[in-house]
Amino acid sequence: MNSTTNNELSKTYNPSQHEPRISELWDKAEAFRVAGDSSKEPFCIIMPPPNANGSLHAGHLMYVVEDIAVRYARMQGRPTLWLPGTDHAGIETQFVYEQLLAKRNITRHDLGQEKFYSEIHKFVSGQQHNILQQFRAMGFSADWSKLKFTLDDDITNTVYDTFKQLHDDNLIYRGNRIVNWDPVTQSAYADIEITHEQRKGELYYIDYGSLTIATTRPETIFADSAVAVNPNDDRYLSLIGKTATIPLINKPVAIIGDEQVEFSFGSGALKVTPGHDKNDFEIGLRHNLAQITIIDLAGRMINVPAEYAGLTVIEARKKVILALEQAGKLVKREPIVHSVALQDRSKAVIEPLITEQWFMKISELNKPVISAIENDEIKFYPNRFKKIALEWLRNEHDWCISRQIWWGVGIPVFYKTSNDPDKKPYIVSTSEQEAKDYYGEGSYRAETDTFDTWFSSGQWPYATLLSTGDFKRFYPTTTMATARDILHKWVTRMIMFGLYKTGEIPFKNVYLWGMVTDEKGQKLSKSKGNYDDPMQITAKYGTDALRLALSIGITPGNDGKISEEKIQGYRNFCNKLWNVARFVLAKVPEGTTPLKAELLSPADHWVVLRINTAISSVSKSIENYRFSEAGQTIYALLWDDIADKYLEHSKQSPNNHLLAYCLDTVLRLMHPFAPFVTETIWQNTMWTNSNLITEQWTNIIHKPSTAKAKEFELEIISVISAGQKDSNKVEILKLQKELTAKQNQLKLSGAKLANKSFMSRAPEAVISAEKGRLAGAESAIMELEGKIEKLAST
RNA sequence: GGGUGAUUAGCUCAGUUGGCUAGAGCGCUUCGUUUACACCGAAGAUGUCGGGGGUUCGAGUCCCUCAUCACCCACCA
Repeated sequence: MNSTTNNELSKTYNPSQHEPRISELWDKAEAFRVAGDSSKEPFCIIMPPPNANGSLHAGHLMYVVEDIAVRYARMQGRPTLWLPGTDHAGIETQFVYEQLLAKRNITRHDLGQEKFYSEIHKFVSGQQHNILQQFRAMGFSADWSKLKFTLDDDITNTVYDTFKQLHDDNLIYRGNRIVNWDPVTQSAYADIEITHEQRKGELYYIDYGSLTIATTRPETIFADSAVAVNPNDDRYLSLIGKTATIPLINKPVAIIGDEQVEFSFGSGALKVTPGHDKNDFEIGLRHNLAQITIIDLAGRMINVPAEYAGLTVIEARKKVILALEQAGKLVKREPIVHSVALQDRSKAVIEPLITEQWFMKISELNKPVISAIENDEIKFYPNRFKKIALEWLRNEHDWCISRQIWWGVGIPVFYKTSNDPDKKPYIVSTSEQEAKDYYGEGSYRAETDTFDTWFSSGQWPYATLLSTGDFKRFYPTTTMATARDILHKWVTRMIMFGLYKTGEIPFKNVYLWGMVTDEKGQKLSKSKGNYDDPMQITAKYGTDALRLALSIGITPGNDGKISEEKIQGYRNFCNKLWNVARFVLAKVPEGTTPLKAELLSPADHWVVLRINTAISSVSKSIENYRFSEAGQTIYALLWDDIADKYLEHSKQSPNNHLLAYCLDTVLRLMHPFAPFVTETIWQNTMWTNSNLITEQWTNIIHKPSTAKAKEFELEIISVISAGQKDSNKVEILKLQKELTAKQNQLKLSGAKLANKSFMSRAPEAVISAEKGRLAGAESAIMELEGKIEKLAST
């Protein structure tokens, strides 16, 4: 492996010169495959599948923390699997592809569902390598040989099975209910796929004869089936049971009493439109009101007076307002800011419509999820998301799982098209033959709806592991690490499906990260112009620099800011490591080995003490998902302790084996964070032929003396001062400064120990630590005074 | 209307269960080009830890309250 000699190490580290070679090296060594000591606890992370059609974006950058955890586990010798996959990303990809079709002047309807599906499938398969290439370039050490796609046959079969099982368990039903309908993509969506935006609008007060109602949606008056007032509202009490009249069509409707109506909003009287409003739908159910539909799936008016038919909602609204005005029925209008529901992806305004959809009963299924989280069977990092997840799980309604999108996993159902009263209205099956056998030729049709993407990706952990044959060994997995904004959409669903299907939680830990933003806290996006392609950044500063910038100074659950300056700083850090390596490798002779290192000088004891402390601290930090803390510890160890102090010192009296040990250890510690530069250096050391990626994590092997280490600490001051051209005076000043500090310490500790309440209340350990500090200060003062005296006399 | 997070040096942020004299990077000041590194080294300055109360021997850390910002949830017609 040592193909290059030390002389070839350039003065600065040039990442793009080495990274491709290192990637190739890992590939050839099949270093990302599962190996390790089978007696050790397996470690597994299922990668959140990126959109197969997408490219690396800000959200994927945080996968770095997964890679750190994975590389650490691998170096611990644990059987380690990071299982990658890609997502068909239903609506998202369909949306992109339809825009491509639009350029060809066709719509998906011109192609038909089957053709459309196969075209996208081909398109996505061709695109997929883009993102995978970028992931590899980031150094993500997932086992790419096991890559899964959400539309792989074995994955979809698992999804079909689950659907059938849920159906058999009476947890799935089909029903006509009001849903979030997007007229643009023409599909229903679940509540959590909807975002709300505050928008300016107008509140219209309309004369309904016996009373005045207030609404923001005057165009829906044709679909009113009642007017509701609060039964405790004195103003309207006497009107309950009487009728009001819808203007323009002069249709009488009942005035009903319902607690849901707010006194203070508008006029206190509400027009009830069960067909086009979620609340009104509920009120309608309570009072058995008619559900009238006047808006079709494309968002156009139907079942209305001729002059409005075929208009869009917005057009109809204008026209209705005008007509009301002319009829003298518009009492007043006032500006209002209210929240408008939008589809996440298309940003289209949601039109609540009554349609027939598939629903999943959630509340029973959520119960074991809630108790698993309550009992900390699944731990959250940071912990606050435990509470948030529980809050959601307890309040969740039934889940609309059917989509009228074509790009997705089809719902395995066949419907009866005959009038045969002996046959069920539908059967759950993936086999057309079964439908034919049951209904008879020509008496059935296949469902065209597809599943909500999250219905299939919610099953991702066990579906993938079953498919790769790793289920037995790696399920439940160790950790799920993903973006905090899909905690609800995805993480809680995976737990729910996991517990339902396998009886076990899918993962033991949940690590959530926030958004990666620019230095101003703005979301990184191409449209905002603050998103430089990460591949450009890495070409300039190195992948390791980007990885370090993403792992240090960013804490779990919170947004993280990155900037060019920050990345540059870590580029410098990588270069520091590079030059430490150059120094060590040039200095130590052939035959030097880290394992032969012995502790000779106080400096040796000191540096090993620092290293030992760092090893245990870094290990502990990583195990507790505190990657930032771990990274900082390594940074300080390499730069402050090893480079600035120990290396400088060793220029006078080198301990070669120990120098090698320092480098060797810091490379191991740093590898999970900066895999490329560390592996590059590793390949150039003369004491090993292995690959760092599959090397063992470092262990504490030396027992340095604390007293000797302290000796060096005092020495540092004089060594450095001796190097300066100013002589005794400077040094005396420094020593005096130190002396003052120690004297202050003496006073402080003395006062503390004289404090009665401190002595009686503070725990033993704290008191003895304080005493130690006092004694330390005392002896230091004597020593310093002696030194100063000595220097002053020369 | 409910909830969560943030508020610490000029800037960007760390600070695990309360316990050394509150830290880092960048920036700034002064000095230095000694063959690992100017993508560098040495020395240095800068903080009533958002305001106000409280608990405690001890609070950046716990409790109450107020303020500002960000995000999330909810059925504001």
